[in-house]
Amino acid sequence: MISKKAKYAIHALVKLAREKDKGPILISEISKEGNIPKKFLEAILLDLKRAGILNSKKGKGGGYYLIKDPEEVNMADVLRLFDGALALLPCVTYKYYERCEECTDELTCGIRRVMQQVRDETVRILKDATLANVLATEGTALDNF
Amino acid sequence: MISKKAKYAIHALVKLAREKDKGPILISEISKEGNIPKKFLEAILLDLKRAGILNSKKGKGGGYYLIKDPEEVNMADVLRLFDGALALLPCVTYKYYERCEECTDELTCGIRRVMQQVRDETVRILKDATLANVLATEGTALDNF
DNA sequence: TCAACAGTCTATAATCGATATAGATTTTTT
DNA sequence: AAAAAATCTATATCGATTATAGACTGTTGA
Repeated sequence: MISKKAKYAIHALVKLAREKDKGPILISEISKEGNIPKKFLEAILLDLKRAGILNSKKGKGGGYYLIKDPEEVNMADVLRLFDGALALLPCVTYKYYERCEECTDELTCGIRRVMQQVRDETVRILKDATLANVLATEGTALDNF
Repeated sequence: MISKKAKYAIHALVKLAREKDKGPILISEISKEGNIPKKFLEAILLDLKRAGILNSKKGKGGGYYLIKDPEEVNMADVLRLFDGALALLPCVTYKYYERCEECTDELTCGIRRVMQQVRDETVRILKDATLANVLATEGTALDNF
């Protein structure tokens, strides 16, 4: 499960991408619309600003807005920003690598191999899921149920 | 990331499957070999016993042993047993379903669709990763690095 | 039948991170 | 100057994860 922080971040990003033309959007608007605690959301949006995805404007007519192209922002990066590694085990991550105490030989570990596969598929799908892609599929019904 | 509990459980199961012929194996042996806190491991093995995967024998010559066929025990079931849902969002789980507060229409939600895909792939890979399969690939070097 | 062995049960502790809230401050606009 | 809105600092809460201790039960073999 991803954290609420990450979930709120994704929700906010999708909204900001969807309403890209409307100019800056208020924290309070995003907060109300998504039932997201305002103060909590503030911190999240600041993180996204520091990450270079959003920018903000103070004072009247201010708010947050997307500065990256919706095709350049993908779910993998956003999840990594808030929740750290995407992998199920530390031994199959790049940035958060940690050796398993239980493991005798990592290169031939059967468990690691499975987790490696899961990670690869997960990253592939999430990298492909850009804000642009998410918006594009929005509103159309699912093929398989 | 999966919990240590789940990681320890998988490690113990793989060991028990690997040494299936040797008869009951001591908690203390699994604990030492894997640097797993003994008391913590006890609880884990009990859970696996309650789940019908292992059985145990008390007294001298006792210990834990696999009672399910190694082909019948897969990583998806084990992870679900200890960590709950495999999905990244509550709205794409079966047993732990919960509606997202932020979501207006779940059926057409673009975020949900992506998470659905990740879940499907993850479940597919983990279901396929039985103890038998994990053991079979063990010891052979990886193709891609 | 007793002693050693090894798993089982109950209870509790220590941490730690995720989630959330409050209030003062800074910047911008009108 | 006043209002609007984001930013900063700090604190609180809560629950789950991880771990430990000790008493108890059942089994084996001498």
